[in-house]
Amino acid sequence: MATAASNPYLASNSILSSGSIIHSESLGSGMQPGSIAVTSVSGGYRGDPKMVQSDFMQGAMASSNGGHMLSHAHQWVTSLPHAAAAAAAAAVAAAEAASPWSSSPVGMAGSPQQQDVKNNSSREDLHSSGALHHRPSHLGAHQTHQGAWGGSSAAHIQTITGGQQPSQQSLIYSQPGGFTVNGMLNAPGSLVHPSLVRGDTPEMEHGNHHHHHHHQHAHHHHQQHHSGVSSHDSHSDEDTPTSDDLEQFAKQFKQRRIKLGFTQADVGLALGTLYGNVFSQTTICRFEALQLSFKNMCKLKPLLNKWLEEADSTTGSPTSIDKIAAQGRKRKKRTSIEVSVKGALESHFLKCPKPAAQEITSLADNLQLEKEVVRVWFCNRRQKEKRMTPPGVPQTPEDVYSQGTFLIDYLKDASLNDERDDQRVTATHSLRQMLLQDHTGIQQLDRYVGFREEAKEVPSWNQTRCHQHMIPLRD
DNA sequence: ATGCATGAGCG
DNA sequence: GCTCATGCATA
Repeated sequence: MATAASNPYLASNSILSSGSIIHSESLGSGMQPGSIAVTSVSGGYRGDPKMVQSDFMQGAMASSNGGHMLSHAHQWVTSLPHAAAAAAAAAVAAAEAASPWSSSPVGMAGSPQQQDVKNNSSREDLHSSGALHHRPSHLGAHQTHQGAWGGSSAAHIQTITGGQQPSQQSLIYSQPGGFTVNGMLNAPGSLVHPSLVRGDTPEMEHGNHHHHHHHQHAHHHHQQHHSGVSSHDSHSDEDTPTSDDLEQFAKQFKQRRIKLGFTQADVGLALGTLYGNVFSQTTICRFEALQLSFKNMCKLKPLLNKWLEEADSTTGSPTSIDKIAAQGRKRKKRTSIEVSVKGALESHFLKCPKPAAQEITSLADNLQLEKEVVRVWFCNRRQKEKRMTPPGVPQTPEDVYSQGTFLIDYLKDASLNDERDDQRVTATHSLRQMLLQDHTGIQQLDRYVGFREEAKEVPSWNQTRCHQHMIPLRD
């Protein structure tokens, strides 16, 4: 079984029909503790993108995915990285799922020489996927560079709005049949009158959340406080918003969206019917959570802003609804990488965020993963580092403390020498400042121990004597 | 809410 | 082969 490495997504049509393939888990687990995850494949999806057929295949595939499983590793256990690295990776991997701060701090602190430098910034024309051309809402042109992030820190966006719309989701509609202008029917729960809603001050609810420390940005942006309306759009559409603007907007957007009773998916769809650019729930979600690049956030903001305006002004003229037909392409079944393997990947990432092709190959080989999978993993990992809200940048002092002292140490340390141009730094910067100026909670550090309990799956090797110069757990 | 994936552009 | 914007599928 381990042949898989050679070819990723072989057309397993034959297998496909025959039935499902077993998930390696069954096999793996039985065999050894460190087995790897599986990848089930669906019919050759990528050999030729064009030859794809209907897309709902996806649905079908889901159930009948024929896949080939990869074999599992076995020896990787023996080829463990250094204990420390492994431990860190483990912690990271574990934390990744639940809590933030994945590797960054650790990695950075540990190896100052990693230069991931290379900001995009070169090109700015953002047109995206070819399937649906959207008219540029370019705001592009000018956005300095993504590095602007650091803004406030306020925001645990999620806490306020809490969960999503699990069940109520579509009372609304789901078909482009009876759309109204905003591309959506009247929101069911929008009992709230727009104007009322808007009434909330831009500041909205942050009851006891101190965070939100003054944002003293030199340049501001004129907000237009007009008579009745004044809330969102804290800047003129043409301006390049500041990260604070975006943060603020995203927060408000989410709040209003929810009040109006729309789901993220609804919005995405509506944007399509309204402006021709359909977006997925994922994107809307990421927007709200500031998990997109600065540039991307800037691009989406105007669109969402328009939607918001129309949404609460139920007005509208029936817009044409030409939904873009689904995109039919086969997709490789998602490979699920086992935690332990992720740990190994993380550990490598810390050492080298951009492994050479050959390195990837050997890594893949060791981990018994397809090279492509590993390559993509690194790409995604890198991309993740570049998001506006770095996974894990604590949003409040408490969060910082909750991560244990190492974070603080790291920050102090970093303050002495850092100046990278990727966003983490920027974020780090603000974090640092925040820490420095609001160190009030540091005494409570004792209550927090950091990782450890977060680790949901402590690999055996985690027990190994690992020096914890980076994971100061004290208890 | 996120992990893994695709594809356009750009070297 | 990378970066980026995006999204299917999934936890």
